[in-house]
Amino acid sequence: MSDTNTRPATAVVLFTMDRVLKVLLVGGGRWRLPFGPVADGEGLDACAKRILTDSIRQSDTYLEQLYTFDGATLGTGGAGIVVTYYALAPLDKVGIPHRDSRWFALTDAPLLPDGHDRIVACASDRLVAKLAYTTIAHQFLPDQFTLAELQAVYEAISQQPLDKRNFRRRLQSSAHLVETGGIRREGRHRPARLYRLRQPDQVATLKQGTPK
Amino acid sequence: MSDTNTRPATAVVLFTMDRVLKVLLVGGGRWRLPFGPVADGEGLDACAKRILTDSIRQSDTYLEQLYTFDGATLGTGGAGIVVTYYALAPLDKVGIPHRDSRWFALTDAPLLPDGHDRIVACASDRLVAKLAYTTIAHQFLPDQFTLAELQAVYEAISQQPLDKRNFRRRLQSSAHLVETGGIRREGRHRPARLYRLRQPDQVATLKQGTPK
DNA sequence: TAGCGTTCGTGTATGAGTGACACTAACACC
DNA sequence: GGTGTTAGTGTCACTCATACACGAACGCTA
Repeated sequence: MSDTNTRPATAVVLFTMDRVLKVLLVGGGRWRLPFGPVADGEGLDACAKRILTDSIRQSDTYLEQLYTFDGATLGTGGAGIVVTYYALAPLDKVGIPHRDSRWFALTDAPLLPDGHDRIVACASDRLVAKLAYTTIAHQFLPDQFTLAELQAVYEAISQQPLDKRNFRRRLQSSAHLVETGGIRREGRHRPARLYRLRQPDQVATLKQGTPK
Repeated sequence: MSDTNTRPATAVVLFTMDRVLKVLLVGGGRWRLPFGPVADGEGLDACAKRILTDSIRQSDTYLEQLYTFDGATLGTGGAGIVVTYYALAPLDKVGIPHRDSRWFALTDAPLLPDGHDRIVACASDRLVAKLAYTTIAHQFLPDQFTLAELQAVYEAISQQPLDKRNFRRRLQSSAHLVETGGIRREGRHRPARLYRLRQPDQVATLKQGTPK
């Protein structure tokens, strides 16, 4: 008989952006989220970070707590609680996944056991929501990026095409972007200007018009 | 030496609206949030509900998970994790608090131990944020209400005065309100029309214009 | 019953922001 | 120098947000 004294665990939904949104799954054959019990004396955030480095080499990613589930909700039959996190990393940072882990496009990930499907859906919803009022999209890009790259991230997450001129106008008037002065040549066409975040180390909340 | 095997607990921030936003604290003298360990085989939501009914008679309130803290973050010295919730109830529903619990205006609540201050602040932030894009404010009102009452709730939570006409226009065009046809006489002045939510049993999310 | 005090309920004009839309600029390559 | 490809730019129409003032409906009282 399982009781709530079971050691709590954390699960991490790690997203990256490779043309489309992808999620990291582990466990070859029986795919699931990176997952593990919290160690003695370990903080929750620290645990999530540890689990992350166990799957990819990089741990310096955006990491945020998502939701806490009990066994009954996840359908695992009443075992201990699971504190879930989601993490975002640019593709060039995550490198090659460890051992038996793999990237799956969100749209064609396999069915996951133990309610992990639900956790992924929850993380995906959060990501879409935060896209609209924070600078979270930049977590998928390197320090310097072009506006076309940024727009591609927005389009991939929101799953809808955006108007180029309106997108640029909105972002440029948000005061979060700074032109670096650098340009990127790529292919035989006009080079793109490079931008960076004014405050690269934080996910800023955009002032959303409080209706009066 | 405490380890993470310590039984998880839940804490609940219960708000009500009595002219101003108030929060329920327990423990006379050494005030803190309603709080307790999760029982064997008990779900997290169920635990939060149980803790709520232990402080007030009513358990049929809006209840939502807030965040999960570890002991180190709360400053309790590394004991088990705390899954926090917040709850909202109209004043006429909560009745007289049990035993040694009391309502405190959010602005003059005492200092709370064990990081409970932080939990209250977190809940308050969430509440303010959700005010803008959900129908959460209605959880503080009875089924039928006047627009003036609703406006008072919005003003109390957002802590800023709202223009009466703009407020009414916005709410009435949101398609969430239905005029009941009833009126309320109160004092020697023109009676107010009564409204109710179109879907009273759910907190609806308002479509927030996704910028394109 | 006429007047007063109080809250309820309503419209408009102005400015800001959003959405739709098409062409020139700059480069690499041939 | 011509071609192919992506980068970068402006305007107009419309919707939405904001600011703002007065008549309506009632209870009370003189």
